Amino acid sequence: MPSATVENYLKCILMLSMECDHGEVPMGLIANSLGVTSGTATSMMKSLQKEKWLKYKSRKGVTLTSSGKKLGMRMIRRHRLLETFLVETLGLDWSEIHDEAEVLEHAISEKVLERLDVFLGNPRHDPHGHPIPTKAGIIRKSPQKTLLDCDIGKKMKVVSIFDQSTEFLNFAKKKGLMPGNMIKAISRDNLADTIELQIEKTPKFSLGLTSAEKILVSG
Amino acid sequence: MPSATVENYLKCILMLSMECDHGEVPMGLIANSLGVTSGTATSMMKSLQKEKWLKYKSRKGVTLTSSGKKLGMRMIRRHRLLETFLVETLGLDWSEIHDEAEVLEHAISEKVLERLDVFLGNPRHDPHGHPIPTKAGIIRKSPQKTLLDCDIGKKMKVVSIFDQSTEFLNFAKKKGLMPGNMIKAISRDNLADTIELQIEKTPKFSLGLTSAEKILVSG
DNA sequence: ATCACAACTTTGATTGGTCAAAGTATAGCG
DNA sequence: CGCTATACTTTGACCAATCAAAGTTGTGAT
Repeated sequence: MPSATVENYLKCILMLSMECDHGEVPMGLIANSLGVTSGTATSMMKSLQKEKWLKYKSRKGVTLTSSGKKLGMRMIRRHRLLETFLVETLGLDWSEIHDEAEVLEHAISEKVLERLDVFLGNPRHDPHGHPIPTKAGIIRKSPQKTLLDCDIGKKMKVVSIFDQSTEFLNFAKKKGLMPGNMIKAISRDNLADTIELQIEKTPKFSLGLTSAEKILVSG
Repeated sequence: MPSATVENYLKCILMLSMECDHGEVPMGLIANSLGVTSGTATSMMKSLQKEKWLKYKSRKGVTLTSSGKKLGMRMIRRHRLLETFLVETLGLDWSEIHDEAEVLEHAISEKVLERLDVFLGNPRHDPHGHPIPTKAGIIRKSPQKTLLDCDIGKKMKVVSIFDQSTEFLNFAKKKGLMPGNMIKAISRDNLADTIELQIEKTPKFSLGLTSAEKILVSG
């Protein structure tokens, strides 16, 4: 059975390969997002390759094999189901669940996970609005865009927030940018690189485009 | 923070010191019940002593310090609350929860644990009938004896089963020896070393004294 | 009082995961 | 084309946890 470390590397590589697809995921991104030195990442890649989780091309990067992808997906499923449980059942705060799930995802068995899934009513999205992969490792996605390329003046629903940091999550929460909420884009200022938003009847406010990019919306 | 390994050693030593109190817990028992070689146990004891979890006397054995006891108790609390959750909430089988809890107990945070405790309604006993230590590390105990020294002919309630093996637990379950059930000791045969039991209206059966010793009863 | 054996300790080696620091390849500028 | 800066790899070291095998001690039986 793969160690927690292996599980983490694989989940991380899968997420990187999904969000910024360059075919191969470069070492730098991996080392960086796991907080290890690049040497550590390199040597880890070699052993992950030896165990057939991925294909490693020196100075190019890394691509997951199908078993690598499968395990990565399994980890994302675990993570998101656990986050859902922590919020829905135990009432933990939106911003504190990530770190908890990060540990639990390596400890929970397949059996307990599937029971949890049933107990929670087979949820399709975690509390951040991210889709929960199926048991078979498939992400069911609904057509989504970010606040960057949304229509001005139309009402839409917040689907998810693509940021893990407590700081940003708390900010988003305070502003009402939470999955499920309806929001309206009032105007976009391409010179100032901001977008002006209104949520229900609360005051308008604006968001920089780097932040706007993290907010997924639908409708 | 103590590693999962440290947590395991401490929990194990605490349990050994409770069930067979000789003041000092000998190396052999520890190595044996953790399934490591005696050399490993010895070297671990030295480092646990260095970190003030216990006092180690060469060729004598080991006694926990108060912080050692506290951590040990915390692990038992975690384990038993998790077992309760796995049975009560997720409906896992009586016999499969031990191994699951054994892993999860090292991954769950204090915060999540306390939420779980509330969610479960502050249970006092796990599904095996073992008492769950309080947050402060105190075991509330009710007066109990084993089937070894129970009264013949009197009805009593099964309180807990002191065996972790799936095999024995399944056997006990099949026979109806489960916490909460009422049983009656029909007779004891001191020559054959057996005790004859009847549960509700099912057929009588007998139990060897080594097995009888594992069944705690009350009343 | 001696001696054998069981219980324990020591020693030396291994594995997985990590870092720091030194070495190397390559993309792209001049 | 050659050079430099950046991205990557190599090397050597370390730590926690483990084992096997060799060495030591203490207890109890004779």
